[in-house]
Amino acid sequence: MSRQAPTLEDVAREAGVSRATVSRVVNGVRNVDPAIQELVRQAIRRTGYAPNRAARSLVTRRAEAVALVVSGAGDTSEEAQAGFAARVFADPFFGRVVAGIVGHLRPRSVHPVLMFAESAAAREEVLTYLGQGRADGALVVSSHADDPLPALLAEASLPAVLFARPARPVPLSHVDVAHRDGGRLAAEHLLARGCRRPATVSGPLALPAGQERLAGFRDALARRGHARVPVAEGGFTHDSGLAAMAALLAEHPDVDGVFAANDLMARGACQALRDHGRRVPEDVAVVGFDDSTAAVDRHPHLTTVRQPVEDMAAEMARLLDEHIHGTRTDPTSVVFAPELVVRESA
Amino acid sequence: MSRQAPTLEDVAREAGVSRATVSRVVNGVRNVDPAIQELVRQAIRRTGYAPNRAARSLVTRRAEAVALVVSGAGDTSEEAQAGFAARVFADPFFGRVVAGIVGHLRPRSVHPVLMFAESAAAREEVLTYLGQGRADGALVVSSHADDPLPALLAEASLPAVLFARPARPVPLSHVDVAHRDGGRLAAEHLLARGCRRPATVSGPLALPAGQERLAGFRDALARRGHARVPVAEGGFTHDSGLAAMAALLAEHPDVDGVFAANDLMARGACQALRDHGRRVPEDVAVVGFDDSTAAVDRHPHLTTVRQPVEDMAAEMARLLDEHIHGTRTDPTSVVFAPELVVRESA
DNA sequence: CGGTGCCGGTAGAGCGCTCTCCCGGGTCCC
DNA sequence: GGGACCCGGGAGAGCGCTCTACCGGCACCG
Repeated sequence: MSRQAPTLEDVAREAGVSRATVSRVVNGVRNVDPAIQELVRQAIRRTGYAPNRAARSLVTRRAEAVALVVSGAGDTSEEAQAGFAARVFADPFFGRVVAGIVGHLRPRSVHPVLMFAESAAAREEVLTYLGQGRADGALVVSSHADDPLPALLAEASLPAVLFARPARPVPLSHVDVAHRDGGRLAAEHLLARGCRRPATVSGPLALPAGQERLAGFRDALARRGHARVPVAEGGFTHDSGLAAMAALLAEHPDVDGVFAANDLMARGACQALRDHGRRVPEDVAVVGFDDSTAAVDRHPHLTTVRQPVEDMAAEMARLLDEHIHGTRTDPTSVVFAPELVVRESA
Repeated sequence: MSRQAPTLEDVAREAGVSRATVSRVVNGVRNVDPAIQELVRQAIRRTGYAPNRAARSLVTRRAEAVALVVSGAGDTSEEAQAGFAARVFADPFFGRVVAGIVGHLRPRSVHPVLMFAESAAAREEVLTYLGQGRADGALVVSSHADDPLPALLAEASLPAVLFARPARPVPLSHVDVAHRDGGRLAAEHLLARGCRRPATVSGPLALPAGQERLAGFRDALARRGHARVPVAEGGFTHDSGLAAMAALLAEHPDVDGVFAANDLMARGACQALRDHGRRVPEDVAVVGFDDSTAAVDRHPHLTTVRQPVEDMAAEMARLLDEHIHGTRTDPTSVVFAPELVVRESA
């Protein structure tokens, strides 16, 4: 701002009332005479007054901002950082998370501060940021299993909510989807379609999401007489899905149905199948997981297990709100039900 | 924070010096006796002191934060907002922008606040946010031609830097790529490969980027004897590229080289070509623009005109810094050179 | 040996806001 | 009619920090 911004004092003088009264109408606390209220509003309009947030934060001890932390695992080097950001954003899943969070935050005029925590230094920064009171809490989306950030946050007793249950238990609230049910849904759909030789490209087994989607798939299949199911572990990326599918095909050329633990890998699997001369879904049916934009951005559109990501993200924001305002104190987990979306691939 | 955070006062008492001295060592101004300096540092460590940013901002009149505004055009309804966020993030291009910005901001421990400005109300919010001093300036990425936000920002004389030259001139700094040169690069490559019947899927002609990429392509071709080049206008999306390519093919079935004004449309074009029984690059060569992740996320990997997006984004952040600190006052435009990246598609 | 810097520190004002405390005046009820 | 009680408003104390004065002491110089 070039010229000095008007202060409460200026508005008060303009309206001929005290600073306190102006503050009251701005914040809508206590009863103020409607006539005076109107007077003040006009003065605000004339002066173009906007409350200084730093001053307000100083006394309310609240920033009205939350950190949206995208967290990695290791001690990525400084140079790799740019790549990290790009990679995260490349995941179509992340856009839905942001959409859900913003959807909840915006009506409360809270805005997310974007932070990356892929190295020890970056994690320290997040902690400091919150410690300084620049944000009231953190919404954390981890991309790896052994992310140390949640534990650090909990230890510092900073308000935080996680997307997905962490691999090691941490006393923090989180939202998640019922992965087992998702795996089961995929299994049942494949079977219902008449698949005789199902297999799966699992997620990283270090991640609860990886383990449980697999477990749900396996259990449902076992219950229907398929004791041993071929599994190839992937890393939730397109290429890992491609490689895993190729490996599966090498060992079990007669597979006729595949459950990939996310859409990106499902896409990779489709490509591997095509490369090996299999048609999807005629020869091999493919079911994905997530219902990300990757599911419908090319053909065949994926049959997939939908995570209600936007709803989950909004719930994260809601939980964080409660933790910040002290309405809720102990860690809570909210689990959403997955849903099968049938399209072309299975 | 549960318990009261330590203040400067506390540290001063602990170290046995005055508040001002502690402030000096924290901010590194003026000479402080090394012995005392060490004393203070220890006190800081013992107390776990972290300067309260609200208090600091109050006196320095600086937020040490910038708004990263993703701006749309129209008056999108509230419900469409979530879709807007998801759509923006789905564009692989955006991840690179964020990476570049964060790369510059982070070493200065400035963090971007994510804001969407796709409706009049949302634009108002951005203005208020900056007016309240919650952010020192704005980095604006517009997705549409007639985005009103830049003009509003300029009018309020708020520090802001744009990605890409706005359709209507606005007294704001911006970074851009030399679109014409990019179009020329594509034309020359196609010709060098032996294409005889080049065509193009242009971007929206309401956008400078759309116009100029087309102009560069056309001019270079004209100079080499191709007076009339078939053009189909697209909307920078996958589907619009597909449709435009189909239209092109219907009118000119003998095309043997296509320049698509971005990678997403190039991908769409590839699909249209495949649908019509053409092989890429054997029958038709395809050149994209951007070098986004879309260029290499499936085969054939796209030959494309690379925008140095990360560098451009970092430059935006640098320019904004200068505007905020008053080092630079008048609007500046920094134009980057595009570069041809040859891969499989042409 | 008294002035003149400068160096290293303290004192204290004030950034713009919220919020508690206080106070005058009207209402209500006994 | 007088005391209890609200209700609408003002005064003023801070929130934690920065930063401008200011000040004692010491080296240096004429």
